[in-house]
Amino acid sequence: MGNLTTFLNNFSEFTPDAVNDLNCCIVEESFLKGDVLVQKGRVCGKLIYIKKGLVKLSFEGDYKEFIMRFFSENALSTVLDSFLNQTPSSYRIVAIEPTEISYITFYKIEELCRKHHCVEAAFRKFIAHASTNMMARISEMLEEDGTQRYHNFLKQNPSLMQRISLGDLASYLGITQVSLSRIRSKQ
Amino acid sequence: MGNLTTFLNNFSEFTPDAVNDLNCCIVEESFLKGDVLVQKGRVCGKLIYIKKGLVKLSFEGDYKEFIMRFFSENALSTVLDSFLNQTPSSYRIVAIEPTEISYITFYKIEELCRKHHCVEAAFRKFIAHASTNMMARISEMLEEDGTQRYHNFLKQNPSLMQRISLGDLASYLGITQVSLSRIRSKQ
DNA sequence: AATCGTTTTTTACAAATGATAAAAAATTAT
DNA sequence: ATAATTTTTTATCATTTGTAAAAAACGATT
Repeated sequence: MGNLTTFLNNFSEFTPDAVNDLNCCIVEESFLKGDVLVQKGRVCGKLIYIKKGLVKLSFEGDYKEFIMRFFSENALSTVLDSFLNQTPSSYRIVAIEPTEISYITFYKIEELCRKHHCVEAAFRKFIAHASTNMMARISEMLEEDGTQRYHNFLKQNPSLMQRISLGDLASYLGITQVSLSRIRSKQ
Repeated sequence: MGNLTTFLNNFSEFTPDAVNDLNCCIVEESFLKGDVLVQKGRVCGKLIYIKKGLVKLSFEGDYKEFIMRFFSENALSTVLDSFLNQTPSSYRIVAIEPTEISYITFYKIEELCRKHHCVEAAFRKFIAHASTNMMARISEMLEEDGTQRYHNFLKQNPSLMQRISLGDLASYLGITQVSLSRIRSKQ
């Protein structure tokens, strides 16, 4: 099982000092399926490393939920805009499996960024990485239809397929459950 | 007509020293309609302030172009992931009107971020702002259909409507030209 | 093993969207 | 001013997608 420090360390080589300081700031927490890690309307003050389990970043539409992204083992999850701006989140993060996380707060990260250049570099790479993901998601939504997006997801996240419900996957893909069931039945 | 420095200054109050240093780094450039500001495959090394004109951030699909976002007067434009990672861009920036810009390079920004805390704060707010925009775009693509997205765009960018061609707007909205023409004719 | 509740799949129908072609309008160049 | 090009509109048809409701499959609990 990985941890937050080694995950960030992959972005930028840490000094032993930085590793130490980081490890001291990390808090562990566990959630049951359905638990809310970050509430809508609250500032997302945490950078969340998923040790075990699966969560969704989502928001409530008029009648149904829409899912921005899933985060599973060994991923860093946060409501990026709320975290960076320290403003109330329009989105929420919900566990869809029993989930174990470790997190560090925005303020601790800021502190360590000021103290250790290597932490700042890693944090910036994380943001850059998240930007790449968001741009890729936008372009995929523009360029590809539901069927293609489904197959992309299948290729890129084969192991998640058995863990995500039809409804949640359809909500992520931006299509209806019925549509997704039709896509699946066509091979 | 605004400029890059005063634009960034809105994000975080600059010291006179920082204003000076920034102004020294700024380069001016002009483009004709159709000119490419940032090429696909090249690293986007510039943070581009649009003084006058209109550009599109786009990419080439198999048969047609898809538009991620428009940037007009008084906007900061860049290929965010390429800029932050300093990796080749999958996207390009093209002028769709005669356009005047001022820009600062990635390296100069980095230098000034190290030197002036206020510049670093402004730059971070810019990134946070861009994140908000990208998340909003993803959620809009999930939640709303072409008709609703058209009306949102109309409300948020009334002045751009006469300046963007039907094809470009359709490409941004993720629908066909014909569909957009139908939407327009329905009131 | 039987039941309840949930999730997934299927079906039928209606509405929206895309593809294509062609005409009309607007813009640009000569 | 005219021709050439581009952009926008209109129409038709095929396909896709959504809605609603029912059926089937799956899991948890008793």
